[in-house]
Amino acid sequence: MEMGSNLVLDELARGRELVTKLRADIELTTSFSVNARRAVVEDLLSSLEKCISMVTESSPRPQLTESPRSEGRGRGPGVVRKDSEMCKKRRTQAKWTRKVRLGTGPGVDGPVDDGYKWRKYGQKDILEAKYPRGYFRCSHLKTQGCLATKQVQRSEDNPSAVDVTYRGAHTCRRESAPPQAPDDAPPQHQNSRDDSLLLSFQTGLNVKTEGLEEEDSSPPLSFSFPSKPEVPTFSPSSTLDGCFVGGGGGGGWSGAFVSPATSETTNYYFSMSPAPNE
DNA sequence: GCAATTTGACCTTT
DNA sequence: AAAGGTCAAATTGC
Repeated sequence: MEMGSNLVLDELARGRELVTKLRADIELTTSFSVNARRAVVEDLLSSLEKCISMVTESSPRPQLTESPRSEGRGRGPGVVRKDSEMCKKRRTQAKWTRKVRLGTGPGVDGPVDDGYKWRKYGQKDILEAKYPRGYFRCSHLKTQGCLATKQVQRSEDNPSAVDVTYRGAHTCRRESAPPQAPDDAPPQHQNSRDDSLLLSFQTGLNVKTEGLEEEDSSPPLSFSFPSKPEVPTFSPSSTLDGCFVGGGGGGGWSGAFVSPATSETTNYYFSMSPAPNE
């Protein structure tokens, strides 16, 4: 963590600047358009991702390209492979758990497409949970090497709610643009008060850092920004979608986004363990 | 016929 | 050792 520390600091400073910008916008309530806010958020996220990449570039995850594993695995005879260098440390990855509550109305069965394309690669029955957990990965893993993954699990209490846990950063370009081009939202609302209620679902985000190093000493920087989920596109697939970017490796920093919105509160907490520096 | 999902085995982490 | 996560053949849908 010495070589690119200057660059990291530079990126962090940039991120801070963006956050300041965003805060100013929130104070003034309606100074920026939704568009501009999104742009700032995107910039901020990419900046943070850059930092994460810089910090973790020394320990990339060797995998997900062309694993030279011994051909047959799922069905073939027991070919055991002790490749401990592969998924050595999953613990150093940040995790976001987002509770997506689907509305109770009819027709809200559709997925919440956030602009990323996901491919399901597994499903597992979880002990405590009543419903199985689905494992998804960005469809651009092969084409763009995007390492983002997520897992979706239905809440046992609320059949209409699902927990979506994101892992890894999206390095792909958003391309599954809905036909209405949500990035250019029409200036329809004058009160930025409850525009999120137009959507028939509520999103609450709730991430806790697992006890990676049991050392969350420094209070994370906190700021707020409007909870503005993307315009849901009622695509016909049965996949539940949602997406936020995440970081890859041992960063050693943590943060929190706290949004005291009116009707729903969206809290973002993320953290990373310090680089083990093995 | 191709691409995405399903599903059970294999592997990692706790 | 058990639970969780991933891989890939088989299956299904487009």
